[in-house]
Amino acid sequence: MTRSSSLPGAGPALDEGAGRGDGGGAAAVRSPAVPAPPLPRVAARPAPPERSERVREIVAAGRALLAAEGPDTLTMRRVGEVVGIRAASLYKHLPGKPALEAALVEDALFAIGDQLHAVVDAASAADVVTSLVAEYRRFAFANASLYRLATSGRVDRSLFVPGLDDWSGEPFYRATGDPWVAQALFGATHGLVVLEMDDAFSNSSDLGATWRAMAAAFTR
Amino acid sequence: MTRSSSLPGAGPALDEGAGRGDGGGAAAVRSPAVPAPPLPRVAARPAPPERSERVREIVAAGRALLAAEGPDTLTMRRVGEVVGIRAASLYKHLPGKPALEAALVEDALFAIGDQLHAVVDAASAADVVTSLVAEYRRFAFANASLYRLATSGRVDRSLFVPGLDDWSGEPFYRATGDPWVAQALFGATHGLVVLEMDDAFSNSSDLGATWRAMAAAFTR
DNA sequence: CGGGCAGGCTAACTTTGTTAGCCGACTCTC
DNA sequence: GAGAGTCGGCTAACAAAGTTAGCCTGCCCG
Repeated sequence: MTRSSSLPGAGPALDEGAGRGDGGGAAAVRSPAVPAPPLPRVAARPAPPERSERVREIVAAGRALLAAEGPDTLTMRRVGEVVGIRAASLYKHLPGKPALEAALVEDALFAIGDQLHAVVDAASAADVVTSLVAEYRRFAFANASLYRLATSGRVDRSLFVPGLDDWSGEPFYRATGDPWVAQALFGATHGLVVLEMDDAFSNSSDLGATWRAMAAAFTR
Repeated sequence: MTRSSSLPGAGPALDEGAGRGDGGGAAAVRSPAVPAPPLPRVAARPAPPERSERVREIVAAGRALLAAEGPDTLTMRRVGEVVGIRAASLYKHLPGKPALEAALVEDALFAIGDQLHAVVDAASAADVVTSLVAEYRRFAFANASLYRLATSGRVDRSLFVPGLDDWSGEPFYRATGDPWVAQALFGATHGLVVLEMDDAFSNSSDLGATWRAMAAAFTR
């Protein structure tokens, strides 16, 4: 709950800070409830991609820009400005803007994966789904522009380090115990986040109730 | 299943053609089930926005471009080309590209609203949710670029004719009978569509099972 | 000491949305 | 019927975006 990765200033909070999840033990069931306890971790956390110091600076600059001023200001010229070099020089380090965006999303997946795995580690069987979904929501809104970018459909996921998608999505499987329900829950959570961001729920209704309804639908 | 609004050629299929849903196709099961029947329509279908002939041509051209060649080709110059005038002349009819995008999304909301209301009209209590979700999914994939645009978060919904959001979302309320569950189901459906489009489910798993799991979660 | 390369720079190109200003044709009024 | 005005096209141009080409400087290594 403490880590804030949308710091306006700068600093690779997502990138570096997420080096290792708190790890702890796997599943720690507290309540002697009926539902099955969260499953242990299986998918291995992929090794973070190799990046030169400069590239890390560039990605950090992009993240800072995104967080501080929104998606429109994520331009090669602005990024170069933050790093202290000209936009053209960025191409000595990255093949282009799509690669920068992919790197940003890659970092975000590492960060949210760590957060969600940790939440599942700590949750009881009775409230895994609720906790997981709450953390997902919190993270998405704490990194709104990044989240938007990640789900814009323009990012080439093949640029990610292998296994990242699987690993970062695994918490949903661990929480539900069923691959299809996990995907459905993942989709539902994502969908609610996007709709909330879009302010598609024009009526100022109680969004907490909506989220509770969703969690309830997925809690056996 | 028959109407195709992503016709590569041109023609205002969504705009004009969707005045009335096909109504027929969906839901066939007539089981005497326990769950409450779908609620009646309440929200009024808003009056379509006033548009000059030229504006309708422009919007149709944009829709055709989007369907035929994807989002990247939706440029003012290309749209003008299809219409037969220069890009600059488009500004005699529309204030800018955002207005064109809003008009495209507006039409899409009318079209999907008609489809979904029709499906709910025809569905039995036992399969409303399944039918509704199936039709939503079908529509989204038949108009993928348009769907992407609509949910990109860049579209200014205040440009829509008033009441459109409420009316087009009402089928989810009619199907579930509860506003919060409706929003949750809406979000879940949307989320699954987006994830499926993004190919986020890398494992070639049975997506039908995922959709069934989702529908099951929201079927009392 | 000299070659190569890593990494900066300027200049420039292309494509995008958009604005300014011109002009022909149609319509409406006196 | 003649003038005025508007509608809707046009060309030219601009700014901002991503990107490429080509130059130059300094460092490292043989």
